[in-house]
Amino acid sequence: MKKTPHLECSNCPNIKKGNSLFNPIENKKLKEVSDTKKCLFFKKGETVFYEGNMPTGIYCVFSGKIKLYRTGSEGKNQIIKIFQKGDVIGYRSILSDQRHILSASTIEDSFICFIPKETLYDLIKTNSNFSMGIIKKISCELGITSKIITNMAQKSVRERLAELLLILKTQFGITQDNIIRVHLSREEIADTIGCSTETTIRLLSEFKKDKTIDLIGKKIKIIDLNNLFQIANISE
Amino acid sequence: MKKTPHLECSNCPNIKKGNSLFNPIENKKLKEVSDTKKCLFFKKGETVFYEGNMPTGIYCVFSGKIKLYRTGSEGKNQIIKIFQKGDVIGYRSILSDQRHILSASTIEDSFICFIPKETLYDLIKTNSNFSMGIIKKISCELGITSKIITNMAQKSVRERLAELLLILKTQFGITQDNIIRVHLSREEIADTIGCSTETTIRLLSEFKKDKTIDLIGKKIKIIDLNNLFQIANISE
DNA sequence: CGCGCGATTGATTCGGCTCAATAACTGTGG
DNA sequence: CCACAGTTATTGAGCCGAATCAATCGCGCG
Repeated sequence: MKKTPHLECSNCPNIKKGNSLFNPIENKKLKEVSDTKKCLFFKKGETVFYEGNMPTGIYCVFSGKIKLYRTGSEGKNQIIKIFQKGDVIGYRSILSDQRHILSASTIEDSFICFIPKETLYDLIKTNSNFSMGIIKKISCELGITSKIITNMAQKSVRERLAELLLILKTQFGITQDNIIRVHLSREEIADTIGCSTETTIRLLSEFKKDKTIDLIGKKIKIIDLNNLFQIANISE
Repeated sequence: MKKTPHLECSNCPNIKKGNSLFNPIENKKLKEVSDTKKCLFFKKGETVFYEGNMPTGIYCVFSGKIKLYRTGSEGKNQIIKIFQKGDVIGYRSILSDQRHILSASTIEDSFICFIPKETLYDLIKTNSNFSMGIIKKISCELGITSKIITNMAQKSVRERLAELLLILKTQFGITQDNIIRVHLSREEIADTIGCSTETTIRLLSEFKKDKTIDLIGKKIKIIDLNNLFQIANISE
């Protein structure tokens, strides 16, 4: 991790996008926020914050990808969520006034802005649209985690893997030739769906043999989307 | 479900307790809230709201116990949380502006007050302590669910069962003779830790044989708390 | 060009599920 | 207050999904 040249929030393309938490903040205020933040660069594999530490602020992803995970008692990681440009990380711990329950590490080289918690509190107090946005964001997250719990408890690894591929497609998009725009290691996939690396490999090979997907190194190409939906066996 | 005589919020012992979401609301406002609510009685086993329905308000538990759960594709339920007196249910869906993702059913006869969503919005807008309380509450919940996901993915059923008994002890307390103050069916226990009813029964019998717990019908008596901690193998 | 980690494949084991049969309990109506 | 019906709990047998352990492969990097 090292400091990098300043990125001005009021010019940030990620914030303009509309689905950013910072979207309701007017430009003048955004400049103030910008003055309090630090711009950082993390190489692939570096850790942004550790489980157990006290949070001091939130992280806003300018570019790159970051995994949020929890290390179990046997040293195995459980990935809870993967973030990309425009996403904000670490607000949960601040807002609940607790230590970090999860760690965050980059899975790609990433530029990330650190915004101190005082700035966050200020925004919440002075901008009710912003605080409603936060409430809505956390509420949605909570809904998602409830679904994950059910999936973990009731679905087979096969189903969970198929569903993960669909989720990754939605979250990160695909190239013209249907390659999912995020490259996870087999272990990271295993850590996300909660199984062993070997099982992940075996199932991916199976999907490939069935011509549902194709594997080009870490790249995953979706060939038969319908089949993937079938396998995933999604309820709603 | 049927209507019951009105319970005045400003006299509610659950709110006075201090850890209620409604604690920051001053008495005058509380009387207003009280005027907008409906007091309801649900017999054991009745459903308070269904997954997929649009939420119209929140539910505040006066007495009784309610399970919040999600029905998987095979018809098996996953219990996410159990509520008791003083707890508020259903705010997540309202705040995220989504349909209910989970259903709620009583596991005991329960008196529950229904507060329309307009009242909730009004409280959030006019009382920043209340809205900060909500943010904190949801953030804590989100932390808890992250832990549950990790447990589901990494721990054995045996460990999860032991941990559940410890959680129930903390949440509902125990009598003088160490009986946990909540009586779940074997199926409900299974639905909480995510396993089959038979496995739950087998493990409970094992714990009983080992003199870790005793079983008196649905009542569970904790004999060897330390052993339970050992089995649960809790990380932190 | 060789080293080392991530990926792959095979063999074996085992936790937990399903199916099935029986026992104990709960509530309900006569 | 008791008998019956319908749950809920218990126990056993057998099976299977997924983990573990072990060995090899191969790509990416210095």
